[in-house]
Amino acid sequence: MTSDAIARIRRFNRIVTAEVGALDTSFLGRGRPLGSARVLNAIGHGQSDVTAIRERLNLDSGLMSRLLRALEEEGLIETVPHPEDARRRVARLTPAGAAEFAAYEDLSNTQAGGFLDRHARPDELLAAMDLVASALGRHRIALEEMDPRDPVARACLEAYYAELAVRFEGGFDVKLSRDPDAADMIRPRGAFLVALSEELAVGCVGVKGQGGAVAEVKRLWVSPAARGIGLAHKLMAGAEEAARSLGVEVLRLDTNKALPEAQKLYRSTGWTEIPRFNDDPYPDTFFEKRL
Amino acid sequence: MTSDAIARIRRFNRIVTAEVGALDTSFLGRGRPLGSARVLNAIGHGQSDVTAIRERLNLDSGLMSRLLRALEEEGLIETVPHPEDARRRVARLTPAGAAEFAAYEDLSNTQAGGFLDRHARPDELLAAMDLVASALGRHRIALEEMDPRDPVARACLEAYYAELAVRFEGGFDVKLSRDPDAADMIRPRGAFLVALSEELAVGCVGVKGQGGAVAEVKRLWVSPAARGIGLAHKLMAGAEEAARSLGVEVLRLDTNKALPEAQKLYRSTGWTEIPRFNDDPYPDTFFEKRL
DNA sequence: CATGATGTCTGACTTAAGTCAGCTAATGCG
DNA sequence: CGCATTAGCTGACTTAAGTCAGACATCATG
Repeated sequence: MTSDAIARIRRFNRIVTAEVGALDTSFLGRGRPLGSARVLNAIGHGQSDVTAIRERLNLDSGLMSRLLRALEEEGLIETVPHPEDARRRVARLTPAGAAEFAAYEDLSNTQAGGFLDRHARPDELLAAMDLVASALGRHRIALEEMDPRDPVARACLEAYYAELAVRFEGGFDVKLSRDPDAADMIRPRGAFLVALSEELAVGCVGVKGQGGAVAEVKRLWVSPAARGIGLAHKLMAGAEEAARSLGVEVLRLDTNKALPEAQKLYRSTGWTEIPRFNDDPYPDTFFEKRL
Repeated sequence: MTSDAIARIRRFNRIVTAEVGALDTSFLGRGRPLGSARVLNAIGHGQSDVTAIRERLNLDSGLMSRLLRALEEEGLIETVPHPEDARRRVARLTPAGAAEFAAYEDLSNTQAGGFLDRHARPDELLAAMDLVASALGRHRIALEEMDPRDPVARACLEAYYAELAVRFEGGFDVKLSRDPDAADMIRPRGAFLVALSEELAVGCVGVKGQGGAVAEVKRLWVSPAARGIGLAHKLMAGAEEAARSLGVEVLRLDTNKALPEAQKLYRSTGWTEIPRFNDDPYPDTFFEKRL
C-alpha cells in the first residue's frame, strides 16, 4: 500500500462527501428535513411496512413514529393497521404524497443526468462509477431468485452471451449451445439467481435440472464492474444452496479454457474435473461436485 | 440520457453516501463531534489562520469560536494573535493535539488501505475513483504556480513524457527535444502552472520565455483521470494570463498531429497556425496567439 | 385465559449544529 | 485624530436528530 494510493482514496472521500450531497440534493431544497424526506422516499419506493422502513433507515421507534406523524399532518401519507397484525402499521402515499415523491424523483433524475452531460466521456465515467459503487457496496449485494425470462434476468444473459462472443475465437451463438430452455431453470426443476446491488443486476447463475438427482450449473456471469469482489464465489454458493433445496445430489458444469478465472474458482471450491458429459460445441472442460 | 444511466448514477449516490461515511470513519470513533474533529483536522493539515479555516469549512464565526474554545479546553490546540494583525488569531496544535491528529490520520490511512486490499484489481479501482473524483470535483480544481523542479511538478512532467513516448511512433526522448531548461519557466522569464485537485496534481502547463515579448507554451498535460472536464482549456487560460502578467505579447507553441484533441482546442480558442519556428524533431504543427 | 413478547406511541430528555444580534478590540484611511 | 471596517467573542435562541422509559394495545403460546 503506497502512500500515494492512500492519498488518492482520501481525495476521493473528501470530494465525494462534499459533492454527493450536492449531487443528490433532491433530499434538500424542498423545505423538508432529511429525516422526513428519507421516510417519504422509502415509502415512495414501495416500502410500506413501518418496521421494515425503520430497519432500513436505522431509526428509533419513537423517532420513526414522530416522523410518520409529521408526514401525516402534511397530508403526504396515511397509515393504517396491518391487515394481518393490528400491532403493526402500514404506510402509503396519499395523492399529494405521490406528487411530492415524484417531485423528488424528478429533481434527482435531472441532477444525475446533468452530471453526466457535463462530461466528455460519459460512458467511461459511468463505468468508473459502477466499479467504485460495486466495490464500496459489495456487502450490500443480495442474491434473488427469479424467472430467467424476467427482463432483469434477460439483461444479464444478454451480457453473458455478448461476452462469450468476444472471448471465444469464432464467436458464440446461443442457438448452437445446448438447451436454452427457461423451464429447466425454474422451480421445481431448477432455479435462476440474480445478484442485485441496489436494484442493479451485477451477476447471475442458473441451476438447470430435470427433476432428478443430477443438475447443471449454467450461465455464471459477473458484470465487469463487479469483478474482483468475490461475487462469483457468492453466486456459486447460492447455486449450490438452491440445488440442495431442490433435492439435487450431484452438480455438474461445463466450461472453456478461454475462461481461466472460472476454472480456478471451481477447483478451489471442491469441484473435480470429469470427462465430457455432453456434445455441446463450446465447452472443453467439465466439472462435478457432490453436495 | 437513458433511464439506465440515471439509475446507475443514483445507485452510485446511494451506495457512496451510505458507505463513504463508513470508509472514512476516522472522524468518528474518537469520541469527538464531527465539527471539532473537522477543525482539528484542518489545523493539523497546516491551516492556521482562523478565518481561512472558517471559510474552508463554511462555519459561522460564533460556531467557529466555540469549537476553538472546546479544543483549547481539551488541551489540543492553542491560539495566539496574528503577528501582523492582532484582530486575527492563529491556531496551532499542542503536542497533545498533534498526537490526536496523528491518531486520526492513522485511522484514516488504515481504513483507506484496507478498502483497496479487499479488491482483486486495486489499480483499476483506484483509477476509477480518480476519474469519478475528478468529475465530481471539477470546480474545485485550482491552478497553482510552482517551480517546475518541485517534486509535484516533476511528477506531472514525467507523466507527460511517458505519454508522449506511447503516442509518438518511434517514442519520445526529452533530451532530443528543445531546451528542457527549468529557469525559462520561472519568473521573471516564464511560469509553470500545476492543476491541483485536493492536493493531487491532475495537469500542468508551462510558459517558457527569455524576457522578451515572445514566449512559448510548453508541456500542456492533463491526467487521464481528469480528461473530459475542460481542464486543458482552463490550463491554457491560466498560461495566457501568466504570460500577460510577464509582459508577453505573442505566445507560440508547437504540437504534433498525433495529438488531435490539442489542435482542436487551440483552433477554437483564438490560436492560428504559423510556419515552423524551430528545428525540434518532434513537432510538426505550429501555432501563435497575440495576447 | 393468563403471561410474556411485540409494535407503536408519547413525553421528557440530550446533543450537535447552526443562526443572529450585539459587543469589544484592533486596524486602515482620510 | 475620528470613523468606518474587520475579526473574533458571547449570550440567547432554533432546529434536527436521536435516546430512553413507560404506556398501551395486540398477538402467540401454554
